Amino acid sequence: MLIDEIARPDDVRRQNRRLVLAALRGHDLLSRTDIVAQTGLSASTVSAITTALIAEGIINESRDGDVTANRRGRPQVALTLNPEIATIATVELALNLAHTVLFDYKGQVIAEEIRRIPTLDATTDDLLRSIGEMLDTLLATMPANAGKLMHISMGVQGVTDAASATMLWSPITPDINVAFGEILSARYGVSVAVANDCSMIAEALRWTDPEHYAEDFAAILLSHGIGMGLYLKGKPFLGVQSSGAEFGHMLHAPNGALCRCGRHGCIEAYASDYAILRKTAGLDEKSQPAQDVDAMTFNNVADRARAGEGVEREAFRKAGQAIGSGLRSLFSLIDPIPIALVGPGAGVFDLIEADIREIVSGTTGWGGKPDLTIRCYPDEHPLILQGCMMTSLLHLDTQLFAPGDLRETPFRRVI
Amino acid sequence: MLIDEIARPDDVRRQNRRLVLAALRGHDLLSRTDIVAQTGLSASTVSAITTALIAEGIINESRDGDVTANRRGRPQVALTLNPEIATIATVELALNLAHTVLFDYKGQVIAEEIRRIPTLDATTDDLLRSIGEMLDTLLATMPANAGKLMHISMGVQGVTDAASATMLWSPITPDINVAFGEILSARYGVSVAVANDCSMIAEALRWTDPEHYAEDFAAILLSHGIGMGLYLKGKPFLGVQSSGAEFGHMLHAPNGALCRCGRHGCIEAYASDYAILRKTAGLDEKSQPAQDVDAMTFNNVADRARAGEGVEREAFRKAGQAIGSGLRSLFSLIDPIPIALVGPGAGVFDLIEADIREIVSGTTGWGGKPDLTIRCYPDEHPLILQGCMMTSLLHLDTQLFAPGDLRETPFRRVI
DNA sequence: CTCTTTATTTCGAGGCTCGAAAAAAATAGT
DNA sequence: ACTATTTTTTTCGAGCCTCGAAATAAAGAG
Repeated sequence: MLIDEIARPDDVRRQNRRLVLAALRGHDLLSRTDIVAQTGLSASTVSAITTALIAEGIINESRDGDVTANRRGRPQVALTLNPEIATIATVELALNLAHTVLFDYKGQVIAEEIRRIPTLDATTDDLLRSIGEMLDTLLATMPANAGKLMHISMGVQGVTDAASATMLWSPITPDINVAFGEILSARYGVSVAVANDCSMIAEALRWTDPEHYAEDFAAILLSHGIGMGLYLKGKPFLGVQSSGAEFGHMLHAPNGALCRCGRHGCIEAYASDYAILRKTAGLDEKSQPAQDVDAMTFNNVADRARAGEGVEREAFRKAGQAIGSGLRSLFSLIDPIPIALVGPGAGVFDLIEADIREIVSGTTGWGGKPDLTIRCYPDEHPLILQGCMMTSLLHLDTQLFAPGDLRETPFRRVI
Repeated sequence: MLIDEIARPDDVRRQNRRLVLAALRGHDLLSRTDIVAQTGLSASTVSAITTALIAEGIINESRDGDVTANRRGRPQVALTLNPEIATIATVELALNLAHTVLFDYKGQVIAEEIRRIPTLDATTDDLLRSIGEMLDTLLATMPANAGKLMHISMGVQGVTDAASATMLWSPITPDINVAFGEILSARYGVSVAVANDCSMIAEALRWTDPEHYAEDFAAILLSHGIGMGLYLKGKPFLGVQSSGAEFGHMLHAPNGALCRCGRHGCIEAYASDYAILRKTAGLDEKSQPAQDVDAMTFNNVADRARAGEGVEREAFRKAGQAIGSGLRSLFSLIDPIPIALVGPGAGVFDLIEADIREIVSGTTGWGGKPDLTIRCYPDEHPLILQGCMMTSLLHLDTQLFAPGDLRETPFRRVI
């Protein structure tokens, strides 16, 4: 109730083990001395923890990495994560696309397959059959020294529930409440996490560019739909039930354009690719949006918008205003934070930037810093992939490779 | 950086002590056996912790409370917080109002003073002089057995920064960046917390009605301005820099009505008392809003609105729409949560409810539960007071009365 | 006045981190 | 070639912590 968790002596070891593994995740080769410096733990403790981790086969001593050659004193011996202790699988499910990859425990790619599948007409069974086939093939061709599969991480476009590892709703396929987690978990005998693709993007940014994405930032995916992954106070921010912050469905214009979610006036109904195309096609903003927009068409529209005034330029202007309006509201709730724009929409940033900035400007009326930092990443797929991989590996670090009874991670529960 | 806190063996004791104190805060009289049941700690541990707490004078055995009379076996002996171990002060600063109260460690009122002061014309020095006088008087008249002052908690209307215990901006007084915390801390030699009034309301609701306000909920204050206190995942949600989620300044209508914050189109510019009066007075929505609205006038307008159609009815309709629009966006970001409407606006809920519900309806397009729970609390002051008190006492429980080195609470840092 | 029941404390086992001391493994210097 | 120096890593004991089992305390029941 009001009383939270009770602490036990071995929680201490669990936490500090996690610290050691996190240090190793960040730096690949690290001596015990380095770990002492990074974590702040005492040398004795680091020694005890690393000894245990080596005994369990989770990390290895590596004589190759001659960290301190030609120095006086006993040389440091480098430690590294043992890539062969486990294998994880990631599955990205996006519009007409399934992408599965096998990684080792160090995060190196073992095997990979990309398949184009018509998701819009696919039933849950169709999707699961494709994913299952891909995973089976990859697992069958794994080299002999690869570790056993220990976790699957899915990033799907749509609304997901981390607790039940379920996809609640998705624009890319007709079925709802698909319990991917439960089904894959039963099939492969491992825990499965299902998360929103944008959450994964945020996760990836935090790991690849911690300089810019540390405590507080948002990754906004401008693509077929509009989603957001949010980090606040150094922790992923998830909704109460779903696992993503639905930036795209914040209200931009009451009773406005029809959104694919069935409601009116969402940001997405102005700023997504289908909204832009609907407008440039001269269709009514309340008309049913297209289910799929191909990149070529979208880019042609963008080029016409760049060429000069016209309905295309206006469409992008509206899109920028919608995004700006959402950011302005978001910034009121949580104060201004750095923004990463990801996906096709990031490729047309030149067409929407001015309107975004104009609406956001003066976000803090009382004189807080009004500067708006936006960086663009036109290709979302590598980020989603990397986010799935990182969360999956972090999950292993925390749960599977922690001694004693397992608790839940803050990020995603496991079936 | 990516590595968080390192755990030490005595962190365990600190956490479990906090658990025991939290149990006692919730129930006043509790035997050691009760504490065992509530916390899940072992009897031995509870014994060790309570023995220490008694030795330090933080809790007392109380023979009066005959919990288990006429039962077989050794009788339980009730434990209770020692009211005389500490005194805390709360200060509520609102429009033309300063309210200071002294509480003992059990949360009972020791002394109290309410003073009406013209805050709109008051300089920082004026405000501090008034608060200082009030506190000095109260402290001077304290009974002999009262504990020493150990913490001050301020709840102010406006934007605050918990980290620096500063009021960044407030509608009730002209000065900005007022370091209340620093100044009061120097004067009274105790730590001082400065928080937004709405955060305090949320805190109070969670303690007084945990049934309805547990993990996730929002308290929205509809008064002179519009603010929000938010609880997510059982933790107070604060912005990145400020200490309150500025619901009132989310964007409702781009380029819309003039808000007191200087921007246009904020929710507050439609739903606050000054917005409603501006509209019923027939003034342009871009005209400068009134600085103060007295309750009488506001109630008269409400009564005219209830009497039938007219500009008054329309003004409340607009207010409801603005609030509804904000909730719709909020619910997109964090999923629907229970709402507490607090302050004068809660007294006119009948006039705004329909419009709020209409706009919010269908918040989750994919079939999530659409029900909107709203409860009303027309008088905000007792809640603000109680919130300040609870956070202050919890602060003592966690920081001052925890053994070993002190860390920061998640909620508010201390000077 | 003894038995039963319930609450609380005591005691020992098994964790954990840490500082100090010891051991290990290299270079520097003669 | 051999010792001194330097740096890394391990070992050991002190001092925490929680917990289960056993002991003790304090009542009512018979």
